[in-house]
Amino acid sequence: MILVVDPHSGIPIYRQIVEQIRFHVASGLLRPGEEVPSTRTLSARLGVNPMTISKALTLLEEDGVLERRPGRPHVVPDRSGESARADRLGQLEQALRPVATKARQLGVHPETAVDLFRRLLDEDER
Amino acid sequence: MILVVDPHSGIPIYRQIVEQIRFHVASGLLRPGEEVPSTRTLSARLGVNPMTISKALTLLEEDGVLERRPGRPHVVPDRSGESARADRLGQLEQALRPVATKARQLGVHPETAVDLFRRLLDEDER
DNA sequence: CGAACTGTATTACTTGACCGATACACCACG
DNA sequence: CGTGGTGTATCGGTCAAGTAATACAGTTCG
Repeated sequence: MILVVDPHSGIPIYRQIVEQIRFHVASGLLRPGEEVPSTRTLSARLGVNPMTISKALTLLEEDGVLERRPGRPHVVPDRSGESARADRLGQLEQALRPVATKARQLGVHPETAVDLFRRLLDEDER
Repeated sequence: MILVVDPHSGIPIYRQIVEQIRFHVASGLLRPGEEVPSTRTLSARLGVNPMTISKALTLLEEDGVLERRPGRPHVVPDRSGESARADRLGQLEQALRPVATKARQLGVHPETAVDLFRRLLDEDER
C-alpha cells in the first residue's frame, strides 16, 4: 500500500492518512480481510510519530472502515454486500437531507439543483 | 433581521454570522438598499464583542455580499438579479460539493444518488 | 465645534488542534 | 515466561485561530 504525506500542506497529517486509507478501501485496493501495515511500520516509512498513525486508524475504526483487534494490526472488516449497500445509502441520505432543505429555502428550482448535483458527481469522478 | 448564535457549537461565531447574513441576502429576506444593524446593536443583541461582528461584516464585504461605508452601517449593494441568482447557486454548490465527494467515496452509483436527492427535494416541498 | 452615532486597527489573552516522547497493555511464538 | 511484535493512554509542548479590551477615525446633526 502506498501512502504519501506532506507535512507542509496545511492539512493535518492524520487527516491525510485517513483520506488515503479510506480511498484505498473504497476503491478496492485494500480488500476485506487484508491487514493495514503496523503503526510502527507506517511511522518509520512516513517519518511520523506512531501516535499520529494510531489517531488516524482510530478515526477510521469509528467510521467502520477498519476493525481494531487488541494487540494485532487493524484489518479491513468483512461486511456483507447487501447491508453495506443500505448503510451507504443511509449515510448519503443523512448528508443530503439538510442540503435539500437549504436548496428549497434558497428558492432554487428542484431541477436546477438536481442538475448541479449531477454535474458535481461527474466532476468528482475526474 | 433574526440572527442566532451558539458559542458552543464548535463553529466560530464570526462564521455563523457570515453564513446567516449571506443566506438572508441570498434568500431575499435582506434586500438591496437595506442596512445591516450596527455592529454595536448586533453586539449587544448577540452578546458578543463588536470586533467579532466587524470581522464577519468585513468578510462579507470582501465577498461582495455587503458594501462598506466609512462611519455608516453596512448595506446590501444594489446588484442585478442575475448575479443574485449566481450567488444562490454558488451557496448550493458549496453545500453540495462535499456530499458529492462523499457519494463517490461510498461508491454509490451517481444515478442512485441523483434519484435520492430528487426524492428528498420533493419530500421537502410537502 | 461637540455629542452621539458609525466602523475598525491594534494589541493581548485564551483556547484548542496537532504532534510527539514516553510508558504501558495485549498477543504470538519459541 | 520472555522476547519481540502489536496498538494506545497519558502527558506536555507548540502554534495558530478565535475572541475580546481598548482606543482611535469617519459621519451626522445640532
